[in-house]
Amino acid sequence: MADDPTDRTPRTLAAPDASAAAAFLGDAIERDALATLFGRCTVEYDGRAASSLASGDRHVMLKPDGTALVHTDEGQQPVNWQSPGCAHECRVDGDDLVVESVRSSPAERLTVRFSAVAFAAAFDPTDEESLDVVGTEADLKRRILEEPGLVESGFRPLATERRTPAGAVDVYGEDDEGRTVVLELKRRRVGPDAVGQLNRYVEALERDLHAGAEIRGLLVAPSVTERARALLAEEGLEFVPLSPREES
Amino acid sequence: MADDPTDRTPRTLAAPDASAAAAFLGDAIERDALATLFGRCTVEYDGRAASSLASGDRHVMLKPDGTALVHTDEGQQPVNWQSPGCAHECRVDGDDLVVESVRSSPAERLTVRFSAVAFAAAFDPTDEESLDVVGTEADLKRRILEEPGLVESGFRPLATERRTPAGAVDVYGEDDEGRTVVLELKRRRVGPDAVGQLNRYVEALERDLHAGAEIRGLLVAPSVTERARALLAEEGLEFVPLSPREES
DNA sequence: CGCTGGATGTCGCAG
DNA sequence: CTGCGACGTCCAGCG
Repeated sequence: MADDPTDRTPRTLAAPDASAAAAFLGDAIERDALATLFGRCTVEYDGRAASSLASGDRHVMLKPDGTALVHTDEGQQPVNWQSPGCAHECRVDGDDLVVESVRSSPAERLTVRFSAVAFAAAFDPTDEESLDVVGTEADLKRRILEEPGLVESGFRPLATERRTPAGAVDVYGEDDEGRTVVLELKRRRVGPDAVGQLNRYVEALERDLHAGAEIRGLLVAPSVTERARALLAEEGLEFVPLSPREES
Repeated sequence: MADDPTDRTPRTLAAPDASAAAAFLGDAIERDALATLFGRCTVEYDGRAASSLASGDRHVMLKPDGTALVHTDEGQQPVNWQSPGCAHECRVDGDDLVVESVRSSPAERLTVRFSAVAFAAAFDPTDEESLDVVGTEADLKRRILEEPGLVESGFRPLATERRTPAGAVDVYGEDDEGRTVVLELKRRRVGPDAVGQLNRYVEALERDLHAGAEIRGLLVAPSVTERARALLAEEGLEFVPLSPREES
């Protein structure tokens, strides 16, 4: 049964010593399983930045794609981690289990040293399903292309992702008087950054098209902060309230 | 032993049916434990956006601070999640175990429905150590304040986080000819966004100080993208190569 | 690979 | 609470 490659029962180990934990984890890594460890450990990271975490109880997850995640009992984000593409290794050092996830380019190393492993588990997940999300910026774009009048009466979209020297414009079109219109779309309430982005596109197009061309810049989002609204006014840009989902 | 509040042994359960899993998980939530589940499940989310994930094997973590994380065998990010502050609940529905994490403001609901739980575990982590990171933007600022000549010979910092109508300037000072200098610091290679940010500060100060005041805007970062370099030149801003860590 | 911009970004801090 | 910007952001898409 243990040799059956299709065995999908999780393997577990309670309170192992370092060498038992290393054997278990080495096998899990070898088998491309999703491995988890819980116990008392220190964590060191060196790479794009550097960090050090003194001893405490944490949950460690090693994924077969090379991801490593170290979680405490608080926070949505891992306290330390390693990105996909790393190589996981483990070894015994004295009474400790040492788990390392290493990559080059950029050179990064995550070292977890367990003084005690309370529990270890390994799974073989099979998951081919993909996530289907609604309410994204892509949905907002779809809404606008299907019903351009939501932006303003007479608006006609001509292109999406139109290239400018400053980057790609979300939606490019004309108003009912034939003036060029540039839309910058955001799925949620926007701050000053989006105004800067829109302004860069408008200015790039003003330079790109023949001189004197009047170009309207419209920020399309559910709402806008006060600072962003002031910036819009300063730059002669406009705001159109519109949500990616219908209810708003 | 099970009643000992100082008991730090993880509690575990292999291949429970729905009601056993619900009892186990309900107890773990009640006890403010860090709970993990592995098994076959569907996931629904509705809140800021909405998403749906068909049946597959995933690892679910529920933290006592209200965080929920759903991980597949790939990727550093959870495929679905819920932020700290949620209330976790679980119940039996037919043969399924249903786990929900709910919050209001914003109204969000994550629903995980297990058709089979392969394994459940609950831990009582106590983690009082705090992480200490090196190589951040704060380190870059510290370097500059300790050794202003790194920016340019004769630079004198006068204030940090100086307020402007466009937001707070990272470092504010004077050059060796008495001209006002604004620094925008970035810990790593920068793109066009940072140039827009720096430009907003410079323009705000030009309006704020007496007319005709010449203000220099310096972007301080390890390096800069080509587009950003072009934008800098356009806006009459400057680039100073400097890294938050000494080796560069 | 590097650049660019989105994200249910998350997180921390100030008002 | 909102606003704002940093982040070892992560991530997909494109050249």
